Amino acid sequence: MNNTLKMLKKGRPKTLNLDELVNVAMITYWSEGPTNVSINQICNKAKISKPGLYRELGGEDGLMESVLIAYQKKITIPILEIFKLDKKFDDTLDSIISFITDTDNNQNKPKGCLLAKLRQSQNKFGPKTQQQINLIKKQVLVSYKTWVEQSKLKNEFPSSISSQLAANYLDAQLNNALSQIANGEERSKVKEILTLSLSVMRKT
Amino acid sequence: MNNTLKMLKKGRPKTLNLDELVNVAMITYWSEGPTNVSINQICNKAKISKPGLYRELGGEDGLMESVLIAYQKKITIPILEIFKLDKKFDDTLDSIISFITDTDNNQNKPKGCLLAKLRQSQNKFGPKTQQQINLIKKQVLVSYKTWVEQSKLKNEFPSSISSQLAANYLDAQLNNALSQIANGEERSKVKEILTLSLSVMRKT
DNA sequence: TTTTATAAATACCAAATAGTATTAAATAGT
DNA sequence: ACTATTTAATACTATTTGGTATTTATAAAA
Repeated sequence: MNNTLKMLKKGRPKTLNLDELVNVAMITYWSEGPTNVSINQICNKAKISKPGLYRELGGEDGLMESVLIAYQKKITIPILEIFKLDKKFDDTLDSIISFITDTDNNQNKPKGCLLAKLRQSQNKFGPKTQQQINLIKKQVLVSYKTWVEQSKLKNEFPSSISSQLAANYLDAQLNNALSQIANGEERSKVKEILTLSLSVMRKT
Repeated sequence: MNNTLKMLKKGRPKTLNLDELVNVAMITYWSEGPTNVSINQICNKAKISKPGLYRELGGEDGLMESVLIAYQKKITIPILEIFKLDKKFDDTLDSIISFITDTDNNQNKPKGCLLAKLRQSQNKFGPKTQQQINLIKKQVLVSYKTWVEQSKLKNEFPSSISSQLAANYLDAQLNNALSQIANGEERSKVKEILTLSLSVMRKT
């Protein structure tokens, strides 16, 4: 199928693995910080030629967009699943606090959150990248909002806070915690702060 | 005095105005973002030669350190004065919220906070710069802490929160608000979030 | 075998960067 | 007038950047 299709094509066979390239870029942006990595460096790490990258993705903006889409699939969406588990609101809050601030044994994943890092300097990137950031941001906010709304129905969330504000607030606080960790703050300190800030959402 | 001393010196008279150079650098870092400005650009803007900058300050690290010291004198310390005014705790809180999130008519000052921007990418800078950032950070935290402690004595602050945590919390929330504004978030939204987060410190 | 289509890789470009060697200018003392 | 001293400014280095023209390789089709 895929093979036969490829065999039918004329020209020199493609050897560049796009998924692999995007994955290398993701990991590099993630660990080094997206503003500290050049296209040249990524090409070297991925062992491809620069014109190859430009042919496939058009340049830095296209690459970052692809990285964000990959990140969304691999990281963001799975995390948002936490909010669909029908645990009690307060317990889910505890889970997410731990998830963000506890030392993860997953040594293969870089510290912090690529999305948070990208949002810290959103205006530095190309249009496609910025748009993709906004898209994921919106998606995240919607998840937060529906979670809050469901919790209100279950009477587990204070009705005094509007769902939209609650979603914005969650986004700001979680994002801030991730940035603090990425900037080298002590996890215990970050956890204290995050716990205190999210306490305004608890009824007890 | 200063003049006579200068007259006694041999060599070619110095024309480079160090204060002016540092001021140009401060404004440029502030408005463009400290990671988006090169030494070349600053030299052009300040209309000095690059070797002059290297002679006076040793390079980027020394320049940034000087900029931070100037920023501390001109901006940070005056702001910390707000906390020394013996208004009621809640009123001071309102003042600082407004100060950060209200549109300032001071058109001459760039948006956001240079210190917050520097803290966002602290690890990218040289050792002197990083040290100076930490120094100012410490100074700010001490101010917050003593303010909280005084408020506790006046029974205007909940004793359930330790003064150290309160200081860290204030720092995190104010800093986060400043970063959000610098990243282009709506001021009204930021104000809502900041108000909610700081409400945990109010007794009423 | 030759042509044609496609991809890869080398080699290049102009611009910008941090940093420095060198030269030129301007002063005071001799 | 001459020398020593200090600062300024030009001109340079080597490196890196994003981006591309050009060449080379590899396949199917004629």
